[in-house]
Amino acid sequence: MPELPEVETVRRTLESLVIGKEIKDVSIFWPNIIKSPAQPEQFRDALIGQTIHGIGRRGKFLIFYLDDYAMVSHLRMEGKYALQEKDTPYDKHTHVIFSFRDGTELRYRDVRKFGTMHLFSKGEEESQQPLMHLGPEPFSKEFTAEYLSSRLLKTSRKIKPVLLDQSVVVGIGNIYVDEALFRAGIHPERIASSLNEAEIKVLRQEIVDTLSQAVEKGGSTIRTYLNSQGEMGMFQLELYVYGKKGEACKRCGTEVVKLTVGGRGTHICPSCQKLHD
DNA sequence: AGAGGTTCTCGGGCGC
DNA sequence: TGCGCCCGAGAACCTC
Repeated sequence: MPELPEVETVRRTLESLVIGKEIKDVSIFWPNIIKSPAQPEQFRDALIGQTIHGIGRRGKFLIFYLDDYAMVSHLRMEGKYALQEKDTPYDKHTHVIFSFRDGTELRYRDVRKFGTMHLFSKGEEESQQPLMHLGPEPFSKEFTAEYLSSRLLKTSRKIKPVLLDQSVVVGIGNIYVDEALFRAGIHPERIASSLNEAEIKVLRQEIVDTLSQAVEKGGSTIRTYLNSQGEMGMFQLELYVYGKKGEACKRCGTEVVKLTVGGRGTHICPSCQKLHD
C-alpha cells in the first residue's frame, strides 16, 4: 500500500484530525508493533498527557510531533490510522489505540502486523534507527542527477532493487518503481552502473514527476489503501504498467508482461523497456 | 494456494 | 586463509 504518495496523503488527511489533541491513555494489543522503548509500558507512560502538535513525514515514515517526544510510525504493507469515537466498535486487526481527552481515539489497524512505532525524545529521531540512514527526499534539492549517478555507478545491482533501497532515495516502492522505470524506458534488470548520463537524468525526472503526480491524486488505491478520512486515491487510473499484465501498453500497444526482479513482482512493456539495445 | 504494497537480518560468495 | 563488503533470500503476518 503505502509508498511516498500514500503516506503523504495520510499525513495531510490525518494531521487536521488530530492536531491539538491530548493523549489520555494508550492501549497496546500487539506489543511487537512497538519497537522502542523496549518495554511497551514505557511507550504508554511517556505518551500519556502529551499533545499532538503536528505530523511530519520522512520517506515512508510518519512522524507525530508531541510536547516532548517524536513518534515515528511505519505502515509497512497495510497499516492504517483512523480517528473514531471511543464507543465505536473495533475489530481484531486494531493493535494500538491512542485515547484522547475529548472522547475520540486514534486507532492503528494493521491486518499483517508488519507496521512499526518508535518513540524518541524530540530532536533525537533523525539520528537513530529507523530514520538514521535514509537517503534524500525525492523532492529535495539534494536529489540531483549527479547524486543519483554517484549512487548508481558504484554498484553492480540491478536498477530496480537500487531504487527500492531507501538509503539511495526515500519513498519509492514497488508500484512507483515500475512506473518510473517504464516512463524512463529503462528495463528493471539493467545493471545500475550501466546507465548513461542521459538515462539517469530522465530517470530522476520521471521519479520526481511520477511521485508528485501521485501525491496530487491522493495516491493509488490498488487493494486496500484508503487515506485517514476513508477516501480512495485516484492515481491508480494513471498507471502504465503496474498491475497491467496482459493489457496493451498505453504507449505502443505491446502486451505488458510480469516478471520477478529482486524477488518482487515486476511489470514492464518489453518493447518500451529493452534489456539490450 | 501463492502472492502481496516493506524493510530488517543473516549468510554466502567474492575480492583484496 | 581471513576479513569485509555486497548482494540476495528469507522472515515478520494475514487474507483472498
